[in-house]
Amino acid sequence: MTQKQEQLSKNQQIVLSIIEKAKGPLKAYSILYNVQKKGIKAPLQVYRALEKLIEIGKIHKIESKNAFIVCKNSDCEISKATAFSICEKCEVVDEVSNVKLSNYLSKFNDKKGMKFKRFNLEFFGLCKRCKIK
Amino acid sequence: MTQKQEQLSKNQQIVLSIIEKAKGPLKAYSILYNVQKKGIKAPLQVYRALEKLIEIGKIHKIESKNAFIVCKNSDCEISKATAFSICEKCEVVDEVSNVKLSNYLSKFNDKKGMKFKRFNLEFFGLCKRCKIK
DNA sequence: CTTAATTTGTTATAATATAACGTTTGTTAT
DNA sequence: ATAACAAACGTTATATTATAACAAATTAAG
Repeated sequence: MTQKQEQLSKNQQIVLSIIEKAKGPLKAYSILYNVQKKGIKAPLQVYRALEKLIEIGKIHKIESKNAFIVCKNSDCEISKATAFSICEKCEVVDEVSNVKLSNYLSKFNDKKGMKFKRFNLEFFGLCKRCKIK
Repeated sequence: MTQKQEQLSKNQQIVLSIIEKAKGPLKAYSILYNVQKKGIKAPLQVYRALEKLIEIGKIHKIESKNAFIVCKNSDCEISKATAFSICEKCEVVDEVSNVKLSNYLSKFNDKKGMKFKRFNLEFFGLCKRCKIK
């Protein structure tokens, strides 16, 4: 049983645990307010933790919302191939885990000879609940 | 010959023309500096023009860069289905115009019964020139 | 014309993110 | 264990991106 598990630092753990507990994406400053009782005082401390957590695939950034969400794909080996669904009404965000989609996009090649290493896809629409209402 | 062409206001024209002339995506404040000689003085004037131009499909926002680029797809009837390639080294951005890709993603359906109206896809990698270097 | 809608101009401020610096902690190789 | 290095931390200041609020001017439609 190899020690493959990344060892998170204190601030990284604190920030991650807040994001894990959240029901949806959190904004950086909302995270900051939530962790001030735990000794994290400055934006930079949050942003540094976020950067690292993204790097190791524990969380993702929802670019269209400047918000951060925990990765649902078993610590996201595929953090270089992310897709999300975003409800335009209730703002609920879900990670789309679809192997076909992921394969299709990972293999996609540009006309201009560019080879892609990574992609991020954001779908927008109405979620099931909001469609009914 | 129907008057389908949207009539742009003065500020919208000014902002659009700057973005059209640019070789790549422009940031809002860079646009602002560029148009100050033309009488646009405040960020809001730029942001309002940008908002409208996006709405009518003349430009797109590159979310990962907070920058704005002119639409290359004949005034983008498909502005609800956008895809871009972004070079991580030289930062060059291109709009990916691929009918198959666009169809595939437009038809994509979530497991959770969400019907998508719109998507934005950003590919990252090295462009042809940067691969060689 | 006149009413409604859109666009404008302006000031202020909110929200998001990074620079720069020195210190502390953790890891690795001897 | 300790030297050398890398990573993480704390702190202050500041840069960058974006919106609120309000009144005036312009444009479109009946």
